[in-house]
Amino acid sequence: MRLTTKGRYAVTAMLDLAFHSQTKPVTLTEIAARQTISLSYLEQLFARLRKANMVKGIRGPGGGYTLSGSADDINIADIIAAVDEPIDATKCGGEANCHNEKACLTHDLWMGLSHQIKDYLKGITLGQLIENHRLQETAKRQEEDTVKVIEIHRSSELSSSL
Amino acid sequence: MRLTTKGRYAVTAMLDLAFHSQTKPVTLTEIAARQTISLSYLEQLFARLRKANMVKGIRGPGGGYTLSGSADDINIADIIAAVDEPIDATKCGGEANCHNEKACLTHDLWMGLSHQIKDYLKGITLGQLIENHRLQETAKRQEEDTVKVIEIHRSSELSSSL
DNA sequence: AAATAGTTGACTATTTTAGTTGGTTAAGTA
DNA sequence: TACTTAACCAACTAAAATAGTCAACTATTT
Repeated sequence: MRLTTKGRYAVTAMLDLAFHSQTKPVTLTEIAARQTISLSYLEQLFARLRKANMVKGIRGPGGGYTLSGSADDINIADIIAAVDEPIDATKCGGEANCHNEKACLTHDLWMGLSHQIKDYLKGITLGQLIENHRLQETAKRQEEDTVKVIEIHRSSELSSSL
Repeated sequence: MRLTTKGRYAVTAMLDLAFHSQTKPVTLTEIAARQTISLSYLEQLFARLRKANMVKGIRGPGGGYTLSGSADDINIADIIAAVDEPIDATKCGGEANCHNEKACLTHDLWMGLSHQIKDYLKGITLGQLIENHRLQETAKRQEEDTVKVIEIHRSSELSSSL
């Protein structure tokens, strides 16, 4: 599981799509403008996302892209895996008994870690990220409201003390 | 938090070091041979690891590298952060109110995710990885032993049934 | 003094990332 | 039917990151 800017672009674009394609398809031109990613790079990324069956392309006027399924069913690991081709980090080609035992020991350790990370990202969906964000926003707004209430309270104290 | 082959090299090399520097310093030449990484590339990586105070270099014959501290105190996130310079993915430079609100929304979401991943990797130490591996090896060996016992049991059943 | 091994810096090749150009094809709309 | 929109496609280019090379120098041990 690699984690590069390419993957970030893909996840960002997918988040944008999840946000805006609720009512109608979203064009890549819109996403390109909002996320400041070049249109043609988005095209490349979405070609892969489409092949991975994560998005659906609708041609013609009023067309664009929508998610293939629910935002709750699309996880981060799959998005990243879809855009960057899986370069197998094995070196010993997955053979259980490559002659260089010591290399394979640490290689084994890395694979274990890599697997852990992948599982972790598999557990996070677009829907979850959006929901988390919404909750945080709400919490922040309530906090702000509380501050305002205190301020009002104070100003009323002040005015009453006049 | 980026996760590239460079980071993998660094983690792999550090794991190798944690394994072999128990008794004496380990030379980069040894690590290069075991992990099939070029010596000079390792030098570049270890220059950064040393600056980040994660390893100690000992010059002269019998010299090499050792971990600065315990393998239990060195986490994966720090190793990766040490080798790849932190390109800030913000674009809006961390300003809370960049005019492109929509871009910042998804940007915000990505940063949240990125933070989660970093925290996750901060929780994993070299010591843990090695210990995990040791346990799995033991478990595998015991499983093999169990299989053998069953086989012996079966063969004795077989012989007793004769 | 000689050998070992880290330290440093400049330089090069390869690969990946990101973007560009210039098309075609499918689907709506006038 | 002609026009427009926007997906789809492929070849090419520029820039950056990755990986490796080379050569000189310094500290330490034998």
